[in-house]
Amino acid sequence: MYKKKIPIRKECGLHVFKELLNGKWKLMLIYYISVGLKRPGALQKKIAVDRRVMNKQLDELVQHGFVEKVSFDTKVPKVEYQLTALGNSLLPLIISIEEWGENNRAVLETVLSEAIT
Amino acid sequence: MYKKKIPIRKECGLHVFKELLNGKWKLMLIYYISVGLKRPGALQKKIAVDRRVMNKQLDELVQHGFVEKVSFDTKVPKVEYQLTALGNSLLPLIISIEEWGENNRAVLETVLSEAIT
DNA sequence: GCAAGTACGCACAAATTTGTGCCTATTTGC
DNA sequence: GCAAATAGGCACAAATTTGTGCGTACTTGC
Repeated sequence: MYKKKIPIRKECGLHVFKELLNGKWKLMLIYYISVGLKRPGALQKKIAVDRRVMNKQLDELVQHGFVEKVSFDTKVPKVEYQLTALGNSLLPLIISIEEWGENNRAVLETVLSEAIT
Repeated sequence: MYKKKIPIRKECGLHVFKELLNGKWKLMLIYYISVGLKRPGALQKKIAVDRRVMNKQLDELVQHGFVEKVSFDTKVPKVEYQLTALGNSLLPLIISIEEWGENNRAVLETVLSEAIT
């Protein structure tokens, strides 16, 4: 993993959150795992991103204690992910964010289109 | 501003939120403005980051409609920021995130220290 | 006059995150 | 045998974000 050169800010909850959950797909992954998409294959179909990118995000979520990875040693290898208590504690937040986004979708999409950024 | 090469995902509220508020200092800026730190100087003392970095984040917040910038054309130039309705609509979310971070600070700090990331 | 405070800005460097090229191995189903 | 699905990996390229070097201009207070 990438070794940070700039010290991590921990002084407020916002930073702590951001530091751990900044990944482009992390919140989505947690959400989809929570609704029952436990298999890598299923998750990948949902979020439509390269397998290795998704894996990296999942690995970090595991390392950071939001998700557990269960490997079944069957003939055809099989993996399942499930949320830890910490991961579950994020769900209300994720849902709030998602709702905020949907409630303001009209305005926000306009902004996104206009912005040069 | 930076012209994106990878298309922006808008399909879910999480992405929309992330796209606009991903900046390292954005949520903090919105929060501090909401509690009355309207002047750039005051904000800068709080978040302790280079002026130009902060300005860039503020400019984007203005462009995206979360914050309004008011310039007073006095002899000594003066600037004040204030939240728009859209910016205000984020406050509950920001507070929830902040609380989540603080509530789980013990665990999360451990994770942050251990993680090589 | 001059330090300190206000504010603004370009261009570039550095850090960080995200994505891709190319490889390995096993089993199931045709 | 061979395609497709399972899962894993290294090394690097590309994209994106964050931070810095250096410069401008004005006003107030000593």
